[in-house]
Amino acid sequence: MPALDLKTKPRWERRKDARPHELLAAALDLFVQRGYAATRLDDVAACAGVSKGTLYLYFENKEELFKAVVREHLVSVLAEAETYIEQFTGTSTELLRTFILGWWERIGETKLSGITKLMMAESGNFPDVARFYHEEVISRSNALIIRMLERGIRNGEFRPIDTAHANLVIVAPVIVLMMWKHSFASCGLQAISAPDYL
Amino acid sequence: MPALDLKTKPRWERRKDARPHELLAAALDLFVQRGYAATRLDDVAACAGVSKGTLYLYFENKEELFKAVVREHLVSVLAEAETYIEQFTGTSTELLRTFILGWWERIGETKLSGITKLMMAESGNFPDVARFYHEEVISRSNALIIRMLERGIRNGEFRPIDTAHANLVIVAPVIVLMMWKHSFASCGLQAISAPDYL
DNA sequence: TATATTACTGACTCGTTAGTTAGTAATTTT
DNA sequence: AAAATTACTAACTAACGAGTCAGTAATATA
Repeated sequence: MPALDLKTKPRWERRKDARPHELLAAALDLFVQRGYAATRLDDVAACAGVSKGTLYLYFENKEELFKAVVREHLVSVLAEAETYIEQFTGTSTELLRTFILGWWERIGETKLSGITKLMMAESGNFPDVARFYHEEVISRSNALIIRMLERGIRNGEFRPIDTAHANLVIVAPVIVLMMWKHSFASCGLQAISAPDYL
Repeated sequence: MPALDLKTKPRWERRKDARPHELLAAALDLFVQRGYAATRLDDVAACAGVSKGTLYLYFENKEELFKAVVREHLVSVLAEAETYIEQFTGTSTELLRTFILGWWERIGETKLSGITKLMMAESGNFPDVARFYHEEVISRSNALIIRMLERGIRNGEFRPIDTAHANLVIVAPVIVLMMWKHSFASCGLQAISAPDYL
């Protein structure tokens, strides 16, 4: 015969402000771990300690949840980089180097690189998500790099090369490193020393 | 009032021998195009011009269908390579070069490279398939390369290096090329000249 | 303490797809 | 030409997951 217990915690709490962040953190983990299609929203909710209904209070649908993850974790880093580049006063060579290393530090070697892998793996099946990602992440980071290259060319530091191609050459090894991390590295093979390589 | 028409083709034909190959070809196309999870068996069947029921006459389930695709298209190439290496009489350097170029020609630049990409993308979600692929493809091709390296070391052509590491160094660029093909190349960027690169 | 508000739940619908099977029509055998 | 065989179909079940919503319990307000 259960007495009513006034001291135990309530079955749930109202935490309107904290929920979105907790849901986004859970979503990031699961998207990285399982990919976009294979991530169940029930699991995301459970992982954030709420029910699926609550998830839908804060995010319209799966696609918007994913976009929010990308905005919270990738676009914000890009925005930060934009202001950093704007106010940088050293040489363009130095700028480019710190940019690349900063990229690796904040994205490459964190779980965020899993989002890149996810997009490479599944973009073909989700054209809307792919378009969003291309506009919000890929083309913006390309624009950043090209702007840095142009800066270097303008002040005579770099030769006047084709910036679009040079961009690709710069980006490729970073992407390769990220893919490596999420395929072979997870099979127990030795990791590549990232800073050395870059 | 439809007269019965004795001249039109029958609604379907019995073609016991041809079905498996046609189904495997359809399955390869769709697996490469959409990935493992997103490929529907109804579509595979339709693409091969039969109903899903027929597919199940020839393959036990989705996983066995996929394994059959891998066996038919990848394992067979490996087996061919094994006998080629066995009876090769030239230098080990030459052997290694023709092996790598042959690999690119028969797998890398064909749609078979899509299977590699698929496995990198989805192996985490399908451990049984991953194990099969590792045993039947990855470890066998590793063994092949290591055998070639040992041959070269034995007859003094190569320095006595760590063959497992050397193997990775050899394999990495090929895999990178394949990934490139299935990600950026499909976004309309310029392809890398494969033979040059290798 | 009583009443109003709303963050949250959990059971629901609906669409989708792997896998099954009763039945049908093409072919072979007699 | 009739009977027997079997390759094939199509409609089915079962399970799963995205998205919905009527109801509930935690909190704010009076």
